[in-house]
Amino acid sequence: MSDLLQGLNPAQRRAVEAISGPVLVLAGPGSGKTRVLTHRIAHLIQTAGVDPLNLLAVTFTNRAAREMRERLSTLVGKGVAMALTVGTFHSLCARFLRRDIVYLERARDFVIYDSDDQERLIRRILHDLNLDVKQYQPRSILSRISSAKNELVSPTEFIRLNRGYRDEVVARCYQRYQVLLREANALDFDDLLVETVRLFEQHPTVLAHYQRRYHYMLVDEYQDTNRVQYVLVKQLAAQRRNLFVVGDEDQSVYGFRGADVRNIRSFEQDYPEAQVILLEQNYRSTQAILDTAQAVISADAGRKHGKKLWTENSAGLHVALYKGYDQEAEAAFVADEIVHLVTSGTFTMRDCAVLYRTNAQSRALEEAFSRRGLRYQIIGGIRFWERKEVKDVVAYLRFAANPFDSVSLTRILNWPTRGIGERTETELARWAVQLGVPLFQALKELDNEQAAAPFSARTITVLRSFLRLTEELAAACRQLPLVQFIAHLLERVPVRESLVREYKTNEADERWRNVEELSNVANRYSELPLEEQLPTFLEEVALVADVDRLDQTADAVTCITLHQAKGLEYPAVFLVGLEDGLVPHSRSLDQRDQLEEERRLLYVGMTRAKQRLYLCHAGRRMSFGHTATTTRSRFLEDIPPALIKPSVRQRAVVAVPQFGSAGRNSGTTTNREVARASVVAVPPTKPIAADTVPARPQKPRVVTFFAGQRVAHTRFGEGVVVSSRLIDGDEEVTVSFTDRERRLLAELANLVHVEA
DNA sequence: GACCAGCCGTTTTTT
DNA sequence: ACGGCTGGTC
Repeated sequence: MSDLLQGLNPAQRRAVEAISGPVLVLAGPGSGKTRVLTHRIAHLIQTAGVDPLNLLAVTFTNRAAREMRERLSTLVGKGVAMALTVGTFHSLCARFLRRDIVYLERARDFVIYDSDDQERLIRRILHDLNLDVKQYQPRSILSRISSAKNELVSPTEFIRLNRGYRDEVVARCYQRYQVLLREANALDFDDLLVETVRLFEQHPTVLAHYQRRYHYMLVDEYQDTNRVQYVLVKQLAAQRRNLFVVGDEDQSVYGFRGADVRNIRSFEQDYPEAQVILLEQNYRSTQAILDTAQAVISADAGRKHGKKLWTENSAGLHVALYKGYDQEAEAAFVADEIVHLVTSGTFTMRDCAVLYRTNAQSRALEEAFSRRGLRYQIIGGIRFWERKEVKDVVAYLRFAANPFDSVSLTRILNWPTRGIGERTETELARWAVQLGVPLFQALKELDNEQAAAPFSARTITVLRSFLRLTEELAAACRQLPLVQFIAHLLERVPVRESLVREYKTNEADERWRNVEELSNVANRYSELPLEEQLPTFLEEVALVADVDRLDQTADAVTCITLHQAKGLEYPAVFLVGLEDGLVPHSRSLDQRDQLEEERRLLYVGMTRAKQRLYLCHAGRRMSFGHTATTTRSRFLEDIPPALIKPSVRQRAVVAVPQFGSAGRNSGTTTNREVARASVVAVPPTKPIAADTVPARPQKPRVVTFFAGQRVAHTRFGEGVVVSSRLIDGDEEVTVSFTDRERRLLAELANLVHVEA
């Protein structure tokens, strides 16, 4: 049992051994926190004699949950590891709700709506409310609804809080949205958490059951919890207070989805008896990488208590800085450098990762890699489950499992096309509203001869035959194992024919392969009892993240967003697109908190690297079909030049060695490409003393904008100043633009006074 | 209802 | 630059 503590430093040991009570572990990147979490669980089981059934662990991704289970299997045995409850907040809540939801009719078979389903629902609502979809973008309404839910604000409360006409529209949508979700027996992502909190609030016996069951609760990446998750943790840990949270405020990068660093910052107030453990030793990166990352994060103005990371690792090579002529040169550099790293025998392809801010950036890389025959895997982008053909087939499965699911019903109503057009769909929807029943119920009324269905005889025939099909499928899905049911479905519904009709041969083939892949995934559920196969499958479809599908054993370069890279590590890391507008992203430029989050994102990216780190940017970049010159990321200016070394590696001029056969164009490098190669070494823009971070310029102490002034912003156009105030020496101006009010930082937003 | 041409928005990040 | 959508026509 003592081998669990072997090789741990004193701080890690204290974290592992802390038996009871609240514990806050502030852990820097590469400090072995995953190891600490796993070993602590093993320690609780083996040394403290805690039954694994009494342990609840919350991870950030399902992949992390799976890895924790695997590590635990080797430490304490597979059976024990399987007994542990571990998962993401979302999957755990889904599980709790399936078991215990007691106040919603039919609730146990609820489906989970993803963002695409949510958007369809909002569109329908806007349509019903006679509102223009262009003017009120469904995405923006959904994001308002989502933040309301994350703050546990109900539609009723939202209406009470409402400010201005726009929020009134959101409020009406929110209210109707919830009604329709319940009618469809569906929960969206946020509902999974919100409904669990409500379940616990309204049914103390249910909460008490979980409080009794889970003696110890552990939460990873606590800095990324939002309000609902915070409340949930509080509820579950209220009795025994054996709450162990691990996090790092420097790695908080999910503010946009409601994550609130205050949760981790106020842990000691919430649990005054808490033990606080700092893990500052880094085991992952070389000194050079760590120093460079520290230079970037130290300049974060909003940091509460900065950790002083240190490492016993060797100094390693300088962090490399590369400037490409454009994004293609940048991608070419990355590809050639990877070829170099691999051929020189230092690294394998699976050791290399390319990290970027937006998924769209993966395209240039993809081209550069496939041209050289480099194997790569791109995580994210167009997700498997979001492909239209996959979603369409899944819609049949969801509808068979839950006929109240109106979104799925409208999705399959005329797919494959069967002569039910938009006209008929609108009529059907209107009729359902008139009868006050879900869509499916209205459809069923067609069998009732007395009902005055507002359709032509021909339409009624078509609808009835669709109704027969769905009834038949609903019956079959209860009798057949999932894989057989899918086969049956594909027999009854001419999916392949439809794909062939809709797309060109190649594309139709590829889409059909995706549909077949669906059956392969379904096969994983064959072991489960028949009635659990379909629901479990559908839940995975909704909750499994892209990064969960990452294959770390594949001999291929990984291309991934900075966000998804959190928690991962690679011997060689390339950060691309380090330009103002990407990192920090242009949407984050105007607000201090968002800007700081971008800085932390860069920090997260840099600290993924174990041995080699490349910081890349391009002098010109094409976006939206236009090429524009760029400025390198302002965050790079915070790195003392002595720490980074411009990389001047020339592109391979001779034949490039071939690596397997990824992509279509795996082949030779042409002369044209070599001619285009352009390597520019960038001198540091301003001299900075090597060992100090530059002092920030003195902030203004007075406001320079006043209510009523007309101002112009490069992106938002003209607006009127509502108010202006100083926050920490920053002037925050609230401006009413034509679309909405925005809070901007005067220093950053580049506001220009305009004559009235 | 199917088909085609031109148009428009896309790119923040995700469970 | 590209794919998806709209609105026109058959």
